[in-house]
Amino acid sequence: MRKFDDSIPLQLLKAREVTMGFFRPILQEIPLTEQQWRVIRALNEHQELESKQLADLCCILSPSLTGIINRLEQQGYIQRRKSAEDQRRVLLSLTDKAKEMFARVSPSLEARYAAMAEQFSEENMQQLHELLNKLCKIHP
Amino acid sequence: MRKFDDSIPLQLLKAREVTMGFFRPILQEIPLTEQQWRVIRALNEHQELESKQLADLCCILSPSLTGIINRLEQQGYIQRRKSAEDQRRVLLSLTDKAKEMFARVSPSLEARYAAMAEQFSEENMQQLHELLNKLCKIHP
DNA sequence: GGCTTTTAATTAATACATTAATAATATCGA
DNA sequence: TCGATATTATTAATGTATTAATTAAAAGCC
Repeated sequence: MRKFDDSIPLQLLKAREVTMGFFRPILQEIPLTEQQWRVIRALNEHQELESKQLADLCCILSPSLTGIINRLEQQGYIQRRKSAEDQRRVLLSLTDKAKEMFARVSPSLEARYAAMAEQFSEENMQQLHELLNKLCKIHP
Repeated sequence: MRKFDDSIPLQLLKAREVTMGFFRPILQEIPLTEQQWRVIRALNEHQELESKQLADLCCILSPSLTGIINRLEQQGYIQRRKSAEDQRRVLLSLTDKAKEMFARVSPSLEARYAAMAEQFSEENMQQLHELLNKLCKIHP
């Protein structure tokens, strides 16, 4: 029988932990959580998004996102507005404060990412990227 | 600049979600959470473990593990005892009820794992396994 | 022995994950 | 047009993640 630490889900969890070790210290200083950064990062690319689109991009379930958005709104990083066409939809975007913060913090994180990629090697990085992409296409 | 969904940590998260999609339905029927199963699986291999060893194996932090163990103890799946040599240490092991449950559920999960491996291909599986192992060796 | 320093486990506080249920709006078909 | 159905976001309830602080026991030092 398969050994405990051969499990792919567990290996993915551990690997993720290792990679986050590169970024966590920087985020803690702001301070922002990992999930909050994911949301801000996504909004920085897409200007304005619906709650559901944002959840999909960030791989966060809607109920969790509601709380995350509330806290980011409290901190003045995000603004909500209701869609005119569909009153159910909430549209989200970054405040200027958030954009400034992003511009200030982003370079440090990119540097850490580069350091990680170098240590792992670009070749492994590319290979892993492709494998994970393939893995995401399977289904029960 | 790098695109949002190119981030390795996010890809690892998504990939993990996909793989867990194979197992979650089975665990829900017992019912057990993902983390509870990880703990039971580790104890099934090692008979008896200290809290800290278990935490390392399962990739769960000690404060989380305390709660998980409490709930598993309530459900009659785990028993605690104090180490005789070192009164600080707690030794954990499965009850007979847990062993029976493990024997009953394990085959279904192994079957799902095999289905996942087949769909992803054994070659990709092996390659991913090795890459993740390498990735876990890097550090900031 | 008494004292400081470690170490193991837990508690506390806040944030997020997960599933089910709800409220509000939108869509569709008779 | 109206009533059933579907969709979006949220709330509720429970479980886990994370960091800091605490408690209890052990190890090291004088």
